[in-house]
Amino acid sequence: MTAGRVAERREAKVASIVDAAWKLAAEHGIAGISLYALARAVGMRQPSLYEYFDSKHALYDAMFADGNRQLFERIEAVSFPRDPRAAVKKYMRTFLDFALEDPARCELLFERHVPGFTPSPESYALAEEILGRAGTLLHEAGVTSQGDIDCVVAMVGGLMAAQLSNDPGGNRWSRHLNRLVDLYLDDVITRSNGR
Amino acid sequence: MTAGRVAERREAKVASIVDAAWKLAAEHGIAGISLYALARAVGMRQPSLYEYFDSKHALYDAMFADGNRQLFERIEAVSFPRDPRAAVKKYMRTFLDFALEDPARCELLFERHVPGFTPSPESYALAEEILGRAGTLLHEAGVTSQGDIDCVVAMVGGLMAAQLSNDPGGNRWSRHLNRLVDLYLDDVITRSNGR
DNA sequence: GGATTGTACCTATCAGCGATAGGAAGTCAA
DNA sequence: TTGACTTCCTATCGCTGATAGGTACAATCC
Repeated sequence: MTAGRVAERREAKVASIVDAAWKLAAEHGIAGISLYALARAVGMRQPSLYEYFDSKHALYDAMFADGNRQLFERIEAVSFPRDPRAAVKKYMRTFLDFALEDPARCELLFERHVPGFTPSPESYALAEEILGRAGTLLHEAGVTSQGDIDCVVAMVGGLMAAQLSNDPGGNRWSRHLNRLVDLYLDDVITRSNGR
Repeated sequence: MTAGRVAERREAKVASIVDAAWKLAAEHGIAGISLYALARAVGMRQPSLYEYFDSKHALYDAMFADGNRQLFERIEAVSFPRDPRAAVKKYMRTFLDFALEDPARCELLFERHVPGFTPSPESYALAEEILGRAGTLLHEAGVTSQGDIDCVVAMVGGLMAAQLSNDPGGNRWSRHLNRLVDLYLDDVITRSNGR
């Protein structure tokens, strides 16, 4: 099953378009990407983009998958401590740092800033994989109930959203991450001992 | 300073347009409002709307102010317990219920789902008033540092966002509100006793 | 190696959007 | 009654995403 020169060239072109789209998104916001400007950025006319993406939403879907792949690779490159609680903290910190370093990417991946966009099941699978790893680490740290996992997810997401809307580039909210995780994990343990 | 029949009629018209806009927003999402459809809904042609709003963003600004006024009135109608902690919980519950009962309104007021929109200072003042009351109640409950107030705000916002994106209409996240508030307030007290 | 098929791009054009220009009625006040 | 203001209209603009149809080039097949 050789890739073929055609498919290879095509994939490279798709990747270069997605890269250019990220740059435009950083400049004008994720919803501010214009297909005209994007095409010009990669040396094309606007209709030629439809050779690579069936619609603008398909482009967003490719960016969604690409962003999650970036996060996945970032996580893969991190070595997590043995201690489950420390591992949870490092995982969440990795996630939060990644989310905060590119607002436009964050808007697409974790907030829902593109009006009609919903990721395709294939693209969403990677996101679920990443969320699943968080669940596994939390499980090892003693957080076994779905409700508790939900709470941690909501807390981290809340820190991310507040940080990004109210103090982008700063750490007014993100600095509380470790303490909040500790607080919640302690409570889970207390509750499990109590019964 | 009589209102004048003209100004009165005008205000009524503005209000009816904003009401129609909320209905369209509930149907097509906050970003899915079309000025053409909105004008038709109030028996006008699209350019006539510009008699009442200088731009679409001005309409969103009026809706933002209107939504915050709705929340303010909702809060005003609630009688809060003497006990500071119970008051905080009821305040947050009132807020969360309000936010979750209309996703489109929530998108405009608390998430940032309208690409280029930022509320005007005048409209934002009401939102700050509402946030300020939360701060006051938290203060009375022993939460005095800005960092701790930030954390509670982030947690409630996190629950809201997670609830709305992953289980709209349900209570998978919102049911944890009281417990999370208790958990955090207990921790604040513990910390203040420790030093 | 020439014919055939598919790839990759183009120009021209469409319908939808928010926004503006300019004009025609209707309403109000001197 | 007259003049100014209010309210709405039609026509049109520029921009957006999307489609139609055509052309040059590359890859593949006989």
